[in-house]
Amino acid sequence: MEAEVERQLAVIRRGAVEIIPEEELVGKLRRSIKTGKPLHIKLGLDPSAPDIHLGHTVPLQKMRQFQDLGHNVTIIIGDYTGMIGDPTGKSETRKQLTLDQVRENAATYVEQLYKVLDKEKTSIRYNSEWLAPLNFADVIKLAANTTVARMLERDDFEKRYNSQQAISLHEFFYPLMQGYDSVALECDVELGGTDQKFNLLMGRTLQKEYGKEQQVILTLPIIEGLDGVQKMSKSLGNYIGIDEAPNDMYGKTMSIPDELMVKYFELVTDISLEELAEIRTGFANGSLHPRDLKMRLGREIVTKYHGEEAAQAAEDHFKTVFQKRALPDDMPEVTLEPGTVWIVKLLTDLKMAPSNGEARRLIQGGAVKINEEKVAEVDAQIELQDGMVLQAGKRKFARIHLG
RNA sequence: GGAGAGAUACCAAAGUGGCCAACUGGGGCGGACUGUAAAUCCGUUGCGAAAGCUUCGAAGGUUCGAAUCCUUCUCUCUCCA
Repeated sequence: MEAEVERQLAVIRRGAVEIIPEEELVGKLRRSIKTGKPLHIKLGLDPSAPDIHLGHTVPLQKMRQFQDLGHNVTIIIGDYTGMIGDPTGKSETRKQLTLDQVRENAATYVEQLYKVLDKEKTSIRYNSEWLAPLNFADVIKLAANTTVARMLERDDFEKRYNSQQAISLHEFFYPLMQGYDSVALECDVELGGTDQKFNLLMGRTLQKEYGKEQQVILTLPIIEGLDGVQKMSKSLGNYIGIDEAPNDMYGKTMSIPDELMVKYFELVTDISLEELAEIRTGFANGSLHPRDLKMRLGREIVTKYHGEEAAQAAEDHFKTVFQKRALPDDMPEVTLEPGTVWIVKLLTDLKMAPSNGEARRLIQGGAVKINEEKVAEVDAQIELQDGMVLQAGKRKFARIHLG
């Protein structure tokens, strides 16, 4: 039995930043193995953004690992809390959404969840279910469990308070509401990013106050986005969405800084712990070429969401376009009337440049090519020919047909 | 309720009557290099074919001329109660 506990712990610890308290987790695992009763794992999601990206998959991957170990998982869609918006990491108060807006986002959200989770073993709950019925007295009682000073201990509240930025009173309720989710669901373990630590601990506190068994909390790193500095987020545009096309997914992966690779392998791919260890040492001592390693990462990620074939195709595309600097096999095809066109107009018409000014800059910067020949003159007149290939920068191509 | 500070391009932040389409940094986009869309270096970053046109919270006003001065308004922050 201890061997089984150890086996499970090894999986659970992968990538985890903190497990608080770990002894309690061990106790719960023992009990689970002994009674054959699976643990109940909870993850709360804020559906304020409708698309899931790799950053979100970090805790989802962990949920999946729990599922594979035979445990039950519940995803809580924070439809009610979503109306407030978790202030975490935000320098300013977030806009409040209506319940309808949140629900709408949630619908597309849930579909994407199953790209990572095992649908059969996942239950989905909405926290409006137990939060909406609370009356004012209930809310007061809930709020009485904590103090202003404790709230201000929370990292982002403290920062905002000290830097004289606004904190709306309702934002204090976010941790309380999320904590109350744990009371309502009676979970054994709750997952979250490190930025959720305060909220997760609030769950423990409230469970105790309400006479429930306390949950263990497990925090996971927040992954940095493509820039390697800021956390991956849609609003910063530094994300890889799990619904993105294979070529983009692969290419974006290749654009992350080298130092981020191991973290990505650990947190967003399914490679085994043994392989992970090899990669870690290989990268550290230079025996594995960073480029090859990153290509491997790209393949792993694309394979996970689009399958092996698509991953291979994406890699081939990348090699052709970025390593050999050749034209890709497939590119957008456009049909135009025969004639002579000003190059700048051609670029904007084909949406390869957003404005004439930008088109001009691209030409001046040497980014524009026709049939792989650089266009040097801003006022060049182009005589259109069937099969002509227009290129702007490294990523934008179009093949022109006459019609 | 009272007192004060502020609002500049994607973000941050200079500019306080003409030299400002607006310093600088970040980001973005390009180029070079590298068998990585890593790193590094360089260029570029309102629109318009052009003459020119529109930008500095909003609306008015002063002036030959305003992001810069005046008036009103909107919003944000701080302190006091």
